[in-house]
Amino acid sequence: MQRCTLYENIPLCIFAYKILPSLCVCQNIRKITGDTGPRYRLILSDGQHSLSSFLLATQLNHLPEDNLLVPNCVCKVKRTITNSLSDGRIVVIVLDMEILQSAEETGGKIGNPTLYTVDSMDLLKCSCMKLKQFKQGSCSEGVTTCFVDTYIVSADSLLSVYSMCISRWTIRARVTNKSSIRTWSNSKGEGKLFSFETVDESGEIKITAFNKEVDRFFSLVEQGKVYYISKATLKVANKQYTTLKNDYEMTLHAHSSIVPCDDSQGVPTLHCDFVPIAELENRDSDTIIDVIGVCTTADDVSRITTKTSREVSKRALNLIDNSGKVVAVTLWGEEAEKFDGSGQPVVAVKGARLSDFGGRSLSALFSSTVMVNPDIPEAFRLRAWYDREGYALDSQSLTETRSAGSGANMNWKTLSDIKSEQMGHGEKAEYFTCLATVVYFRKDNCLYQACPSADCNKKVTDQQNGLYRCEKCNREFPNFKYRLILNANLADFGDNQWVTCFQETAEVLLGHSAETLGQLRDTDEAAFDEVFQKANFTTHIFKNRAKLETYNDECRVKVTVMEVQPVDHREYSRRLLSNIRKLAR
DNA sequence: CCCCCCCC
Repeated sequence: MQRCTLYENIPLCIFAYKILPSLCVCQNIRKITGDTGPRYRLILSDGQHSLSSFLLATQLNHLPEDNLLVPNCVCKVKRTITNSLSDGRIVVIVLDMEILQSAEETGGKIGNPTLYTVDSMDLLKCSCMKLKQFKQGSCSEGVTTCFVDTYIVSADSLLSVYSMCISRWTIRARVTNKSSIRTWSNSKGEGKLFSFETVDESGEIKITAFNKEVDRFFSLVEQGKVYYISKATLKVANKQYTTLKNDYEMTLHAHSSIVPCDDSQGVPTLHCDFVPIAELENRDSDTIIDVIGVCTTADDVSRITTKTSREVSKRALNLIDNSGKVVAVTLWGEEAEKFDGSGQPVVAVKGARLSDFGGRSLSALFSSTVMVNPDIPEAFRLRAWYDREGYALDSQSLTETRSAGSGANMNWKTLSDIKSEQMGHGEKAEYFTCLATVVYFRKDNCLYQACPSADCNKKVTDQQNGLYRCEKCNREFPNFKYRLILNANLADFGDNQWVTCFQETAEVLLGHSAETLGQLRDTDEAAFDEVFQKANFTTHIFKNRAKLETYNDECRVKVTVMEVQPVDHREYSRRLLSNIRKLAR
């Protein structure tokens, strides 16, 4: 398999911009005394030219200190990082090198290299020299074989003018973020594209594929994997649209190649700096942070219309971590659509934006990386913590939500709490969630004939002439619709409570539409009864509203069911445990 | 050649 371009000869000027590895001669070495200890500055030579821009990484200080790296030795430079200074000069940090021949073996000075003093464009014009010409006979056969090694340019060298002129570079980089396929249509034409972001040890760069290249590369490129990428076109990045630290970005074209790389050694993985959820309270909004937590609940995906009249999918998740706090994270677009929260996965989001909505909440950006059950120690620790104890916590969310119907502020209560805490006695209605079992349905009068107008649910009067009158609409209709008002008695381990279910929640509980139930009642009473028998003794999560009402001069708390949700085993045991703890107190 | 970071 051809993995990337092979170089037969490497001029030092190009090598300085990190075509690796390269052979060179240590021409001189000088100790610099810095604040943080000694550093060694090298003059390296390719036999014809020399360059003095090399600085030895401190972890290699033992090489000169043990007299291994000395003038006139031949070395193989394996890893470097090039830093460009503001004045245009470069500093090449040598991260890894190997001494191939000692000064004794080379037998003194090799060639008559001249120091590069010209600017970088002139450097490029310098003729390539063959490393064989170092000094005839001074390099062993074993040494020369490394000339046909794989040479890899690091991504940050693409910043330099060199890479704009060299077509034979290859980067080896990890994909950190991959977009979905998007289409566009404007005055210039139409088409499709996708883009992805890559990282290597030197930096990061964005890569975009259009049309045919989308077909060629979209399924090949996977988030988290390492590839050799070559022969892409470089263009100046529009900083307005990117958060990546690179002045350039790549566009793939017909001759570009992307080849999976099995050897990802040295290629950084996505580094996350996770902020504990409780800590988010102290962070400024609009900052970009990394977060990881167990996804306790996830909203259904929904479509919203933005201010610019664009439709987009969104889905909010609730993440909990071992700080015991919960935060809502909103995913967008395809990320929202494809998210599967079943089994309460560990979710990590790199680069989420902190918002002050509802107190504190998070939103994924295009530049965010969302990882479900990532293969990292933090995820394993959280999984273990949650399954062992976290699931039973009465957690608090940093994200306040308005209605009882969403968010993590479930305000869990037992039915006996309703009385003991005098719920709903205040001025405002009180919302709470409970786990309860239906023990009785008041089936009589649960259906009524309602006004057929879309937004009117007022009870109509049967005029006994085939017409139905709605007082609210002040109209007579030839038809009506059935509506449900269902009173039910709920029970949990400690108490009972009468509740009212209007249309939607009653339909969920009974498993049939009001219309079907109406028809059934009128045509098949036995089947109608069976619906109620079947629904009786079913257990659900009820989200409710409690409010004091005056009825015949008597004050009592009316509980209205706002939402009925199925209960899974995990949720059931979580509530049970919580209830047992409550009893124990 | 795109360029959307949104909503309650």
